Amino acid sequence: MVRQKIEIKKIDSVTARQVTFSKRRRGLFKKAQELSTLCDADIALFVFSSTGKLYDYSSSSMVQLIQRHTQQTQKSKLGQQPLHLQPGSNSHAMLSKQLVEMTIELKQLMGEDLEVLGMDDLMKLEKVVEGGLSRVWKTKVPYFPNFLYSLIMQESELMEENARLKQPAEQKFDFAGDRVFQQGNLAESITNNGSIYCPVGDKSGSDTSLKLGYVCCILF
Amino acid sequence: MVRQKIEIKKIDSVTARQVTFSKRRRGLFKKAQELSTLCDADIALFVFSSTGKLYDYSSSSMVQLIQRHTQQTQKSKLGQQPLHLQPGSNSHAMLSKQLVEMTIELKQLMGEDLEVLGMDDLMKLEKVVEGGLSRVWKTKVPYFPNFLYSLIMQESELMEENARLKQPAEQKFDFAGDRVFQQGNLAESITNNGSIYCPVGDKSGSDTSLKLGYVCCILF
DNA sequence: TCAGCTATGTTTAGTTC
DNA sequence: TGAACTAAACATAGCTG
Repeated sequence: MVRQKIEIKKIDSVTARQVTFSKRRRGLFKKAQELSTLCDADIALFVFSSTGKLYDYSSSSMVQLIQRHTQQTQKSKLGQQPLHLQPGSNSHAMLSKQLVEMTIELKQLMGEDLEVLGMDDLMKLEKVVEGGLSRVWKTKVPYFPNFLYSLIMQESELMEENARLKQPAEQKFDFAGDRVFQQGNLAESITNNGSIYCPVGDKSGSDTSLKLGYVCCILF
Repeated sequence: MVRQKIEIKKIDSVTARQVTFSKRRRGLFKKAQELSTLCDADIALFVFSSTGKLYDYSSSSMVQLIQRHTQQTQKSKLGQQPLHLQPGSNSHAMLSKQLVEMTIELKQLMGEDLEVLGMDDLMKLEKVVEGGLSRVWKTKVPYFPNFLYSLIMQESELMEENARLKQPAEQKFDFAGDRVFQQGNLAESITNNGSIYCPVGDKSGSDTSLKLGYVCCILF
């Protein structure tokens, strides 16, 4: 039979589509490889079939190429997609899609798969994670030793607390897994907006170097 | 002249290479587009010329495709079950359940709905979020100003960098959204395991109170 | 499904303008 | 440079086993 010029639109027949996909995919990868070799170019190519299967090629390290790409484009969708349960859209496909998207966000919040993100995205993500962490800390406050809890929560007790706390500085507060240090006078550190100044270093004037994880984690 | 079959190896002539690059690149992108249309596939393609210029194509959101790619490859490496759920293989109810659970986890990671958690859970959550944050920071490192990046990545340049940094301390390093402060001598702060001591406070001995977010966020 | 097989359509190397 | 041409090389649609 005479071969026809084909129109570029989605092939209706599923089997024909699969066959064409297989053939053209191979062709595409071959071309990519040839271009890379002939012209000394770095190429990354990935193809998801309509069933979700991934085929990829990269002339060198895929991760590196992705990073390079991300750095050059800085395109981002992070923060634009409100990823909360969308009521009403209950189709199986929608649920699946949401699940996948949520998985991506979940992983990023836990610090995985970050290499695809550019600086902008990382900054946004950092903000979100920091916010979360700060709220975790805040939630922990009621579990803290009483003196601090009341200090923060009950303004009326502030003066009294201060008096009690005006003592030699050492180990005045050190809780929550050694993450918070306070050397100096806590009372002097409470600001009028509720945040806490955290003077680090001692008053002896010596060069007190602390090995720090987080130095001050009290931000409300 | 009779066209010869060409050998697939780097083209010697620079001009010929550029011409071929231009022609074949267009061809490649066209093929990618056609494959995407004909077979309903998602395709991402990026090409760096030997001069470093980026050309890219993606049939849908590049970021999403990259994320999807990263997700799938990491999964196969880890040998985990793909979270990309096949239609039909999971019941609607299962999906819903997973989605709800994931939403809860997501919210908690972002610091919402924490009041139901006890101290134990909060500590666990804190660990996870801190881990994520630390990896976010780590991922940001390559974006940092060169002096710091090379300091960390290229041991051989360490001494030279140090010399440059031995200057009056003020504003010696302060980048990435004011999150990192370094007062003192950076050179003295590099430890042999790659972490950075962060002496805060100055050498005058005065009570220098810094209002701190995180003081030291460099943790490797 | 899958692997050949062509006849044709498409790409492109080498060239000219 | 770059666009346009042309014929060879290549890819592949539709078919067959």
